Amino acid sequence: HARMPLPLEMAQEPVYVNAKQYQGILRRRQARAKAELEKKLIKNRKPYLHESRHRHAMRRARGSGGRFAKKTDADSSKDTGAGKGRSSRRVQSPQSGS
Amino acid sequence: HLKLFWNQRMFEINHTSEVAFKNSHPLPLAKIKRIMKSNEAVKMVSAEAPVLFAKACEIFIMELTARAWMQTVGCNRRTLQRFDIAKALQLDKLFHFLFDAVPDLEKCRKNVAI
Amino acid sequence: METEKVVSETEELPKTIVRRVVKDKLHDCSPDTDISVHKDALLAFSESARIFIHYVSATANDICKESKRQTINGEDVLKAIEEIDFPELMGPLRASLDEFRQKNAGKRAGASKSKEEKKKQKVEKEPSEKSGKSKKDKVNKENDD
DNA sequence: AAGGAGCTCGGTGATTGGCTAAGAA
DNA sequence: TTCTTAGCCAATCACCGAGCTCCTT
Repeated sequence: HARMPLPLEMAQEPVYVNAKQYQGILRRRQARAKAELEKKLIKNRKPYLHESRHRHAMRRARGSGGRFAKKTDADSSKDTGAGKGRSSRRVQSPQSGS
Repeated sequence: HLKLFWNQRMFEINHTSEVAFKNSHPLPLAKIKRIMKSNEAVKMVSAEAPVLFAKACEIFIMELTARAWMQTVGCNRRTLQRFDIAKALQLDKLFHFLFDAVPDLEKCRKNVAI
Repeated sequence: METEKVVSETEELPKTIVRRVVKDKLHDCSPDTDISVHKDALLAFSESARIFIHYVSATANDICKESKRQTINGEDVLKAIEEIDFPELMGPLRASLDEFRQKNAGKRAGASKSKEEKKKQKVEKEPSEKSGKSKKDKVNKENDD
């Protein structure tokens, strides 16, 4: 008896699992059901985990290909209308080669 | 005895060649411990346990990857999909404890490789 | 608000590391072909690993309780993995356990003397005035045979 | 004595999105 | 063929590990 049918699946179509892991599967299933009761279920997946990191990514300079670009000294100065009148712009790759 | 011998050989191989850098991407021990303790039946955890789990998870993921990859190349694809993993889990009873972790059996049945 | 924050998020393994492990293995499987990994597939890997920890640690916890102990130790984990029949894990895990124990033994031996000194200093300077924290040099002892 | 829980703290790598080739369909 | 999407970049900051102290075994 190397295979055991799982109860929930027996109604439709028996699915056989490793007998050694049978008890563990049931136990984990119970634990998950309990977690579900506690509303610990996997919530809707957020597009990002941290608001601050999201803002950081949005604020960063990007190359023309949408990639993050290296920080330039122009960016380190505060946002003032004067100075190098240039917001984030394309960073031309010296050469694209292998 | 014999096991210890091979453990030492494994250790040497992993630490002398360049695969030492390529391999070993340790998962954070604090997070592993937190996952263990999320089970309220678990009380105290020694420092050894998360270390072992970090290594075990790494190998576990590699094994699962290899079997899912079989499905990927079996369908002449170059992107490893979710149902590749589901199929790999179904085929190998080693992974049956994850039975309801990757519920994608519908797509899995349609994409029968092997 | 914050308490309602999902627990699973804090139990999630870092995607970047999981991806590195997967991609490295894929490169082993197909050295001359770059295999991409679907986002949901990566999530499945991460979830599987999390459940693997849950499952094995629950088994290890039972083994631990059987021997009337309260702390899950390395042997309990090894026994649990042996019980679910994962033979290719046993070798490397024994090795990493030995490695960890050796490293810890070395650190303990090195730290013991500095700790004793600290204890004596502490009891001595109890009536003393507060002093700046003294920078402690890190003493590391490497051992080879 | 040994060793784990639970703090704090500082250093650091995981997190992060726009564009486009790559490839699933 | 059409159209979806994974990989690519690197700077911040949340979190991890390394110290502590205190407590149980």
